[in-house]
Amino acid sequence: MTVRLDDTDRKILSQLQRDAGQSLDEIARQVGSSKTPVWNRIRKMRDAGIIGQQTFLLDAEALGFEACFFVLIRTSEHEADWQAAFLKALKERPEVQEAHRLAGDIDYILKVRVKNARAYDAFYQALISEVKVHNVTALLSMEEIKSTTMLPL
Amino acid sequence: MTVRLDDTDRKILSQLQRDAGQSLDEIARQVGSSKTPVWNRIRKMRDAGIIGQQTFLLDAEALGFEACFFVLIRTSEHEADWQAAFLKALKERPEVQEAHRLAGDIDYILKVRVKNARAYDAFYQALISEVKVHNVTALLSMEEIKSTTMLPL
DNA sequence: TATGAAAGTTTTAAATA
DNA sequence: TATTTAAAACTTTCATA
Repeated sequence: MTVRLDDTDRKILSQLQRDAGQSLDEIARQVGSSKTPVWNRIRKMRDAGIIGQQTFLLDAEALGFEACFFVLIRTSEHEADWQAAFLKALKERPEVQEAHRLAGDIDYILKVRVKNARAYDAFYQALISEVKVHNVTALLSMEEIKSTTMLPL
Repeated sequence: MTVRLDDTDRKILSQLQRDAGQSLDEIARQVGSSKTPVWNRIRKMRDAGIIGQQTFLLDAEALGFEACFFVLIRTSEHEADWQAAFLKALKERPEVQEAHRLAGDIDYILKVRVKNARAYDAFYQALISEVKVHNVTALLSMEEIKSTTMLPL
């Protein structure tokens, strides 16, 4: 499962992140190699799971997703059953774009993208009816200053 | 700049999000249309900026980015100059994957991905030396439960 | 919207360093 | 073992019906 990556691999990944629509020839040129070796490296990294989903990033605002909330959650429940139910709820809800379990005082943070504040409320009501949470704080985004999936390789 | 989208457009976007590597023929089949109309719709949506970057999502952990922090920032500065400098700093730093200006008590939230805690500290020191911030709280992610760029169209 | 054809791309296989 | 060459299958792109 673990693949050791060299400089060329990292350059390839960098190109794939930057523009997944480039041809192999172009990538090969950019990294100073040629088609087949690049193709073999890509396949290896794909098989190893280093390279994941190929996607187009869409403009959320233009598609009517005008509200984005960061939700801070504290819970008193720490049992396995509760946690399993909570995680399942998060994974099933498509509004939840990110969910992290945290160290410290706050237990979870979510990033939730919805059409409007009413849709957020519907999400919130559904969530707390499914699982018991102790304290929820919603931070409303006024402006997306930056949003990228790029890793600085 | 605004394009009205119909059901077929939304189905196409949905497919493009799900798998940007599919052929036009395949997308056409999935949305119940044929190559040319699908191609024309995609081009229109691309030109309108609804369809953005085509990318591969990479496995951050496998690539050694083992620490992810959500950073809550309060500032006493609300002048235009300060804000411009702050935004510039965020946009320039590749560790910052997300940055939002918030409504309410907390002014900004960042998502910061780094190799380790030391790299976070280096980021933090650099940031506060560049711009004055009143209060910073870092939330450390212990587990990425969910992470997606998909919008529920 | 459909057809089709030219140009370009991916993928595999064989040959070579 | 890794790279180059070669070639078949497939895809994109665009003109025309």
